Amino acid sequence: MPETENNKYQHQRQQAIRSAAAVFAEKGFHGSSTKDIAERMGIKQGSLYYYFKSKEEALGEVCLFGITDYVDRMNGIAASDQPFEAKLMATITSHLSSYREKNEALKVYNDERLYLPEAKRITLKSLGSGYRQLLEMIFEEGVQSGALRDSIDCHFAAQAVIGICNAWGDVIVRDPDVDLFDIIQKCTDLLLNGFRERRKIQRTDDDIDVAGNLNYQKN
Amino acid sequence: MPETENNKYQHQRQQAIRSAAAVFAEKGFHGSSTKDIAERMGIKQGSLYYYFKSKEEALGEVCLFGITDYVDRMNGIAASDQPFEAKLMATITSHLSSYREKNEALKVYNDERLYLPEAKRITLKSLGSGYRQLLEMIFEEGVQSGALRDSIDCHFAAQAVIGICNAWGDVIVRDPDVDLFDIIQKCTDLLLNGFRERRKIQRTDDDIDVAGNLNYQKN
DNA sequence: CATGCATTCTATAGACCTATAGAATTTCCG
DNA sequence: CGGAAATTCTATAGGTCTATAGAATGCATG
Repeated sequence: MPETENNKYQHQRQQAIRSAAAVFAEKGFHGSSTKDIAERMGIKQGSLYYYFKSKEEALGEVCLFGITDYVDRMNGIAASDQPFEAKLMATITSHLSSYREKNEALKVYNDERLYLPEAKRITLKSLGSGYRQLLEMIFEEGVQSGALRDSIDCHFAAQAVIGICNAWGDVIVRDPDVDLFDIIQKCTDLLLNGFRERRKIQRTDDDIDVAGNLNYQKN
Repeated sequence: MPETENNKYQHQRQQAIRSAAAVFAEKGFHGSSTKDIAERMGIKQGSLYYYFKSKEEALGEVCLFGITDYVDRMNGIAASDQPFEAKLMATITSHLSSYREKNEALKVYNDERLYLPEAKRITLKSLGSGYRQLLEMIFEEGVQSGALRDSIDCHFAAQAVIGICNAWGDVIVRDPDVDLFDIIQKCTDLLLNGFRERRKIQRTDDDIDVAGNLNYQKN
């Protein structure tokens, strides 16, 4: 470890975290060796311990890296002054975009974090459940503002959003040709309007149009 | 291996698969040792190789066990003569009930199957994607029968159902007090009707507004 | 009970893996 | 340039793991 504030050290450590993310994402925590990680960043196995006290510490850093600004962004969305629909869509966009940018680290966070020691896991958990709580709050606001049916269970709703996003996150990681924008629209549409045909049953024809084509513009 | 048709052998092998499922689910494939598995079924590490050629074979059997009658049931639902809503609810029920009964093996199938050798993975994949295709077909029928909006993307829809079910599957596994029936109802309701309030007429302007506040970039 | 098959055990080879110690090399800066 | 600090390397101790071989035990049946 360097004794002074140091630039190269920070940069190399970041590289180490990214390498670990890639390897863990591919082979899982226990399936990866420190040799794999070191080789991917072009150093020898032993040298990795200059940057991490242990393999476990590397996992912790990867998870943190995966989730950090993901939660920050969610804070921004929750605090912003937009109607419910916009917040929901922004959430989905943020979630899925994160998958594109940080797919490995996020996958590691989702799949491997349980192998962390208790203490670290709790720290991360508070971040993660902070995320879900923010989302839940957004739904509660949506109910209060009248945008959503008041019969909905906000906890369930938040979980459902995360579930759908994660399912598509996996698809996105595997197939880079999937159109992110298309998925975002469809997710939002599903969550707001459901799949059911309404013409015959319900009288509010307006909703059909809104449902059919959410009118979204790029900036 | 026994040379004749044998009862005890089959029974013990089944026990071995269940033990492996439990251990793999808890610690992941690479995190589990054959000693863990053997101990859980009350035999010694070496004896396990009487039932499996390798640890990998055990994983394959667990995955197969997890998914098998799950797919069978889906076949039944798809072939049955029910309206769309009933089929959807039956699917969700089947999916979530499977999580209750076979939570470990299903979790292993979802999380660890990629560690199988190519050949086995392909066999399983054809089963798994058979499942998704059946679900897709059900949605297509739903569109044709007029139960669903004809703008929906059936591939997307099937993926979304699976995503939601898996998210709740995890919750169900962790917390046995969750009311399965309640979740089933809420999932079905969400998928059919969405969360949006319908009495009030939604202004399309809201949806346009969304655009300004998103930082999505199309590449 | 004796024979043969089924099941489980013990012991171990051989591979691989983490983490550390200390040497070697590179980089920085006066 | 010269020395100090930073970075990487080599080598290895000590541990765990898979898979196999061969011995021991259980069990059914004639």
